[in-house]
Amino acid sequence: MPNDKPPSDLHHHLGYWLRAVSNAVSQNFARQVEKEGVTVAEWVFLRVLYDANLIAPSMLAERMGMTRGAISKLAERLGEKGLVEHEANPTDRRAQVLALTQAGWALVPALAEIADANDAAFFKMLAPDEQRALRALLMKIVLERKLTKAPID
Amino acid sequence: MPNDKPPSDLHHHLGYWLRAVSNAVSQNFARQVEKEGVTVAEWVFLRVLYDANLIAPSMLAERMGMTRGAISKLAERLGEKGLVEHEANPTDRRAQVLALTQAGWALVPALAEIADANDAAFFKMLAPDEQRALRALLMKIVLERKLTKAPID
DNA sequence: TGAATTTGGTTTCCTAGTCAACAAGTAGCT
DNA sequence: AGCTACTTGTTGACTAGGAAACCAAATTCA
Repeated sequence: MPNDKPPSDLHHHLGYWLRAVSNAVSQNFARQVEKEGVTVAEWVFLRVLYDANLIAPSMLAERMGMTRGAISKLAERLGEKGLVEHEANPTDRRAQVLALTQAGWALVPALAEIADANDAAFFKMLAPDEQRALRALLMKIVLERKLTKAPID
Repeated sequence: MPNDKPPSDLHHHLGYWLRAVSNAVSQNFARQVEKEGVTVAEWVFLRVLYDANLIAPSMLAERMGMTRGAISKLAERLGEKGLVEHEANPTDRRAQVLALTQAGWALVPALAEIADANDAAFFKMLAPDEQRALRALLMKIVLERKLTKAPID
């Protein structure tokens, strides 16, 4: 027989479009927060810490979906910027506790405004109901994966 | 007055969910194609080249949304793996032309099958109409940005 | 034609992550 | 107690990519 059917096009995959849009929005956002001297990962770090108040690096790693090593380095960078500080955990001498400094605490709301504005501007071509639909679909994927423990598909 | 309203939550941003899902699907796919000895970027490179047959590195950079420098290095890596080859462009002595080798040509269909399977498995919790809706929304964003030349939002 | 500008690709330096090895500490047995 | 196994955070080696400097070649323009 002749050669097979042609390999499926890149654009047939949802993952392709997802990556395209996600890269664009992240890149966009990165440019914005850069003005405040932080990266996207640093923003997430600060924002999580803002809610948690005190948190162990390993916990943060899990919540951010990064390795402990990455968190370790992130924390050091943010420490140098004076936004985050370590403390020893008295009950477990291996462990550390991370906390925002005064400056870190003060910066989060400003960053949040940037994040809001960026998100609104980026998705402004979608009507409110479309935005809701998109969010619902994405959340459905995340939740479903959490439930099924994200097996090796 | 007392302190302001609390900074908006990370989860309120569409960008957040987009990044979460995109990272998950890419990571998943990366693990899959790794078995064939290539990365996600390399797969895209090969797939585009498969369609183009012959293409200039700068063109590929544009289509893949990467810098020329990155393409240069990608091409070298794929060259070492014997999947891609350079040729000089006779009409413009600066320029290069990229092409798949026999091995590269043979590998693309296998990778395409992995990509198909991965995409299907990853998004299996969405009904067909939900998948269509998601794709439509993502494409709308990409197209709209292309049209408006992606201004500095 | 020759000079200035632009283009195409490579290279160097830098950043931000992963992974794996590690030291120090804790917990669980027996 | 003491041995083993796990956990915590850090470090070093490595990878992928971006930004900018760079060189050679082409193009534009006077």
